[in-house]
Amino acid sequence: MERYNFKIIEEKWQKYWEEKKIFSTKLDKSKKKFYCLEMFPYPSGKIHMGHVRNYTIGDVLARFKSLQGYNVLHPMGWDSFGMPAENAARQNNLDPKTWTERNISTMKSQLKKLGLSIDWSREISTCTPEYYKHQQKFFLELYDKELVYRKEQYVNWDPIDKTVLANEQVIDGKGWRSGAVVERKKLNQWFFNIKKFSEELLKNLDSLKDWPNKVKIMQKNWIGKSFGCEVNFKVEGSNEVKEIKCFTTRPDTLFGMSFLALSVDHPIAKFYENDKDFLKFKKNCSSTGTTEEAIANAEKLGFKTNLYAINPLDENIKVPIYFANFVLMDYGFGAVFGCPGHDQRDLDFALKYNLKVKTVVKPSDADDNFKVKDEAYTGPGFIFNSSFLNGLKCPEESIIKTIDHLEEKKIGKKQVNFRLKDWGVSRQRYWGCPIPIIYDDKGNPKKVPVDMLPVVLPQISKFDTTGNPLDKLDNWKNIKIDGKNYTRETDTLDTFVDSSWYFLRFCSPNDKQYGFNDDDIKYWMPVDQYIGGVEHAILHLLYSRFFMLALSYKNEKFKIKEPFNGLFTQGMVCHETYKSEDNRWLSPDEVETINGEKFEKDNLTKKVKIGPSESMSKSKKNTIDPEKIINNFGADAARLFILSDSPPEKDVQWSDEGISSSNKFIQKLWMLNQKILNEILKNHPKDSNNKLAKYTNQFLKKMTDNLNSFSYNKLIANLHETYSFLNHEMKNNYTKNTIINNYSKILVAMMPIIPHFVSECIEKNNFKIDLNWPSYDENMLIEDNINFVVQINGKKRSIIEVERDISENDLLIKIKKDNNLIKYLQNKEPNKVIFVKNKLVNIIV
RNA sequence: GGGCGAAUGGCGGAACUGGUAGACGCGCACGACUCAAAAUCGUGUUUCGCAAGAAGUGAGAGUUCGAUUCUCUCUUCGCCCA
Repeated sequence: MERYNFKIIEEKWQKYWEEKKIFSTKLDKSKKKFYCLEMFPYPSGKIHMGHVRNYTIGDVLARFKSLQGYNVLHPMGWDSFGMPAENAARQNNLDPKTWTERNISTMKSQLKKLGLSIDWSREISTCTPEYYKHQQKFFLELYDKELVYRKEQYVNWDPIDKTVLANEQVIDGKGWRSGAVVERKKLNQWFFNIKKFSEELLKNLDSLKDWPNKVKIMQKNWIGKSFGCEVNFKVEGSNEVKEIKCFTTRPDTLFGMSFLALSVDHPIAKFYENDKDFLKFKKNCSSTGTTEEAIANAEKLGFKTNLYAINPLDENIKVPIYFANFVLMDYGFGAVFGCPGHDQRDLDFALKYNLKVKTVVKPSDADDNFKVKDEAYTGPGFIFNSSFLNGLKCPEESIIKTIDHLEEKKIGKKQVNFRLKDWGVSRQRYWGCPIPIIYDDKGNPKKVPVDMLPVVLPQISKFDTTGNPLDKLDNWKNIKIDGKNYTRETDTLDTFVDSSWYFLRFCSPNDKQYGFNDDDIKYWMPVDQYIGGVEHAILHLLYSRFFMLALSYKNEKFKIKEPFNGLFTQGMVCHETYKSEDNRWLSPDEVETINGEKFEKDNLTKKVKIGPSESMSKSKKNTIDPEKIINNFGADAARLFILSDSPPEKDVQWSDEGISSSNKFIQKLWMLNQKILNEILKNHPKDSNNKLAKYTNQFLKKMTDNLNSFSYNKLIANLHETYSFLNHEMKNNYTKNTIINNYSKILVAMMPIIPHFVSECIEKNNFKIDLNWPSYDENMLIEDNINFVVQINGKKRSIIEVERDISENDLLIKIKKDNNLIKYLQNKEPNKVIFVKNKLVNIIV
């Protein structure tokens, strides 16, 4: 018998799908829509197994929905701006555009080989002017709505490369490429006012029913709503400064206050600008990174001023005011009061500068002698040592009571604070969307006139290692409008802006006037199912949500508040790691297995050390090239394997045995198909039983349920079971009609998973097939006979086959006659019988 | 330090609202075919025990006729935030 030749067959069907435009989508309002979207890739060079997993999961869903009769939108594009292109340009003297386009063409052909049901006619790429010109328009719209502004902000500055670094590019306080000690530098940058929507972004999370809880919690924590109050402190020791405002979530610990700490950027700092020691301290603070983590881990340092703050609850308490390196200007008011007893950071500071530590909260089981020593007490309990607050339950009563008091005395007021900061979108880089802003000779920003859009990124022939190349392109930078001289903004937009609206563009990929067309997005949006890695749980997903709110702000026509109705986050693809005896990483290709032991392929006397299975990464060399897999085993086998074993939301272990067994399974299905065709030819006159129809019905229910619940690993188990059922069951005789009716449904149900194979079978078998998702009959799922579990004293003793809906009495009579059970019941009277209909009986004796 | 989640054979993992623990796959063992091997097919495979049987879902308790599932305490691991 002829073997299944996946190479020829897969290529044949991919060509057929492309030529007949099977997957190109039309706006057809008579049909129910389904927008299935996977996170679009960065064109880094070649696809990796993570992509294979992500896009296979999406493709299974898209094909399933399409069989169910939905009008499916399943597009693909490229998140093609970003640093790697620029780095490649610097290293290889290659234009980022050329590099990116080359990668896109490679990856596109690789994705096509996977047999994905993608509408390639909607392909977009964010680095093309056709895409980013619309983004520049959005930027100006937001500018008009005052959702964009410019301000000075600290950045991580690499003094050697003369460039701004993202937090993840700072390793141990040094630039990842230059190794220079990173400085904090203030730069004028553009911001999106995401903070304005904090409350809405938080509240709307509740409406996202089909998002993983985990992601919602992460976003909630990121937005970080906290209740507290602002407190006004009177200041002594200065003529200019009378009062300082602080934000606190723990006003109830005010009586434990022993100092007040200010950010070095606090307005009061201007009175110390002539103080050399202060300037030195300030400079020292800027050598710490800008991340919250860096600040938290740094040693707590302070600069003592000659000022004192008066405790608003007791005028007799006067505490020193410090500048401190752990207070940031963009949280609250850049000033906090220190209560060492109940905040570890404050305690570290107090112990260092010999400040008083007063305990004002005690645990419920402690007495008034409770005293904080070198560990702050942050738990619940009762307030003491605090005058009129004494005895209040903390934190339930104490915080509210204190705020009420402060409001009454007009020295503070209740306040809600968010951790979420405005989104800084300026990047001092070349390969990104130009910001459509120009500056007049006084440095005032102005919008680029709409008729001059897009601001096209100029071609650059040479990249040197330092700074932003756009900054040095005087021809491009300096322009004249109506006889006046202007200079262009040379920063480009964060690539997260590109990905904050690409799903809108997919609805109208060819609209020349605007980023999207109202009719199109009205039909297609929101995305019904979004699929991608959990690493984007916060930034990308939050920014996209923000972008929808920003577009709908002051715009009656735009009604989409949430872009993604359903979200699914898939796990990573892992592989064992290998090391040589001298601790070099080895790739799976460099390792050979002999009798269960692993050796170096080049030198079979050298043993290989096997490390734990970890997420595939180039640095650990534990990657598997998807293209090789597709060439050796076929796309259907790759799809089958990447879905089997692990649930899609969890990590999956790649293994050679696994992929080759998937390949073998497809061969077995092919043989089975032959066997079934032979049975059809035999033309049996009568069915010998009705098992085939019953099984098919059960199978379809399982497939439908497992597809709906993303239990894709169980789908594969279903296929294996079905194979062995059919393989055995073909020994019984069935009529041609019975076989065709049932088997054709099974084939269609396998289509989303192994589409090439199923298409080939359908063509070859040449019997009429209904290409709609097969329905199943609920009534047929009901069996006449039940395997009834009999427990004695809670232990399973037997399973007896009985007729459906048997009564308790009839069952007990049967049990008493059952040879296997008699010995457990002899001479014993049941105390109690628990009877679960059609399932189980438990007899207590 | 805080939040969230997980822990089931040699391995990846099943088990619907508490009701047959270990589906399915990998691996392994035995058998068939073969001069032989590979491939393929068949059978078996939680542990202890010849067996009857007993134990068993990270550890310990609790609720229940009955707990992988619910509650509490602990251990370990993962992710996110600090």
